[in-house]
Amino acid sequence: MLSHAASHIDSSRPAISSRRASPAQNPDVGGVPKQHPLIDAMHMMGATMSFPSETEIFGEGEAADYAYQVISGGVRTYKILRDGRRQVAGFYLPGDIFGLDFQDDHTVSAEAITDTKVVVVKRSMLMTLAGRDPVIGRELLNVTGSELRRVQTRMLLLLKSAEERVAGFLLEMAERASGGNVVELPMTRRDIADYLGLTFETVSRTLRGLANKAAIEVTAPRRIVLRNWSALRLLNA
Amino acid sequence: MLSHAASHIDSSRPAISSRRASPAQNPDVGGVPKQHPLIDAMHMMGATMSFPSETEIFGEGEAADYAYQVISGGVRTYKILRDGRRQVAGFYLPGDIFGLDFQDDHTVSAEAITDTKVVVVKRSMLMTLAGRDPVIGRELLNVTGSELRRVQTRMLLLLKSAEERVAGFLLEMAERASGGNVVELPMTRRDIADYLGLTFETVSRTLRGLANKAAIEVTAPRRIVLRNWSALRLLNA
DNA sequence: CGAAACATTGACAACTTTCAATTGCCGTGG
DNA sequence: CCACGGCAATTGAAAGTTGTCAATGTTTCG
Repeated sequence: MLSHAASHIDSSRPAISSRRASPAQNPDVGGVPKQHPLIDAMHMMGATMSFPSETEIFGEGEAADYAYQVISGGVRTYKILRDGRRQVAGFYLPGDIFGLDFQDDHTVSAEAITDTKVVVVKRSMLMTLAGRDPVIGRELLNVTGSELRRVQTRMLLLLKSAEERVAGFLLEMAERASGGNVVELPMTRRDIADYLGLTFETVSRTLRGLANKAAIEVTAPRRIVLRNWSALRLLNA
Repeated sequence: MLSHAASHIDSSRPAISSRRASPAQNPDVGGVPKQHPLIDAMHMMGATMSFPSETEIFGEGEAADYAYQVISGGVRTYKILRDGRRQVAGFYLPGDIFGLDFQDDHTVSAEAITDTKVVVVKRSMLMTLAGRDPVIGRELLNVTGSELRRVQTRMLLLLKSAEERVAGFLLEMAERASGGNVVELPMTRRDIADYLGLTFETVSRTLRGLANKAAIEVTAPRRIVLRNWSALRLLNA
């Protein structure tokens, strides 16, 4: 059994609002949801669990027995480096699948950023399913491929200047959360800094810099309005 | 048909010397090679092609119709940024599979670093095979998982200082090429710099610094001997 | 309302890049 | 065989960017 002291298993099965796990741009137009055997299977077989804000979902080095999908809230995965620095490996928003390490042990830790609901399913069961049903296997491959692309994109981001990194981060968040021009950040400046490999002071200064250029507007610390997408994309290229 | 002016299709089918594509630590002990359906399939169905040094294998934005495995030589994938900077996305050594983008178009360009032989196979055929044979599907998933881990490792590297990046790079190359303490670099300082997000001057200075600390020895510009692994690993965190 | 955490801002230090010059390596042709 | 030319690599000095340390302002939440 999972031993998450801070969590509890919900009896209800909330409908998922987004299906980001499959190739991103896939709006369910017309009200009739498309078939997503992998996600359907996860919801069929999995348990829904809740994690309060700032609680651990799994730790680095623990057995990677389960895979997760975010239902609501947000999750960050991270590593603590020997010198004490923290590297955020990724943020996961509703619809995203995480914990799918292809090793026996989790290579990162995972925490709820805010109060979060996830669906949990045995990884071995997913693998068995994938072995039986090529469609599910193919979907798993797609999910992994998406994750790979996302990591590669971020890797390329880390090669660039602070301004370019922050711009890229804002664009990524805007696309993933898709709230139009307004980006609601569920995470702190330090989270962002650890994600981008900067200090939180530099993140703060860079945001101000972008605001001074009229590329963005910081209406509240966690609420940023994108004013000039092309300027941001120029930095992204 | 592939339209690589600079390449030609070989009639011979050279035996592969390494099987890095499968979970890395998998030496074929006992002389009898293990079964690798994915690789076997690639060699069965694929054509062997040669690319002279510094020639393009595919370009960013081209249709991603083919997947490749390096037989001999070396390959780099990269992006050119609008401002002219080049970002090297990855190096591929014999045994490595590349071009497996999970999109319609290649997200990076690929070039032969030195004279290089590769096996080429239709990506759609791999996918069809994977749909029919869960074992191959599983292997594809493993290859992708390995790539994912490698990218994640490099991502962590990019957060660190120049010295730590260069040390990490040397360790990665030493492990992948596994020529004992001697690392033969097929790429230039500029390639390394573009891979690590540094300038070639910094790479050069850092190598000297490591040499001064007796951690390495630069016996020739492209030939580096690792003298003190634990010192390098300490930098690796 | 008040405390704690989060965020911003400034000054200075450290590291990396940029610009410039020099050295070393290697293949070609005399 | 050696000289030359071209590219890669090294090295130095100055400039720029980001990190560090410190102080202050702001939001959130009990």
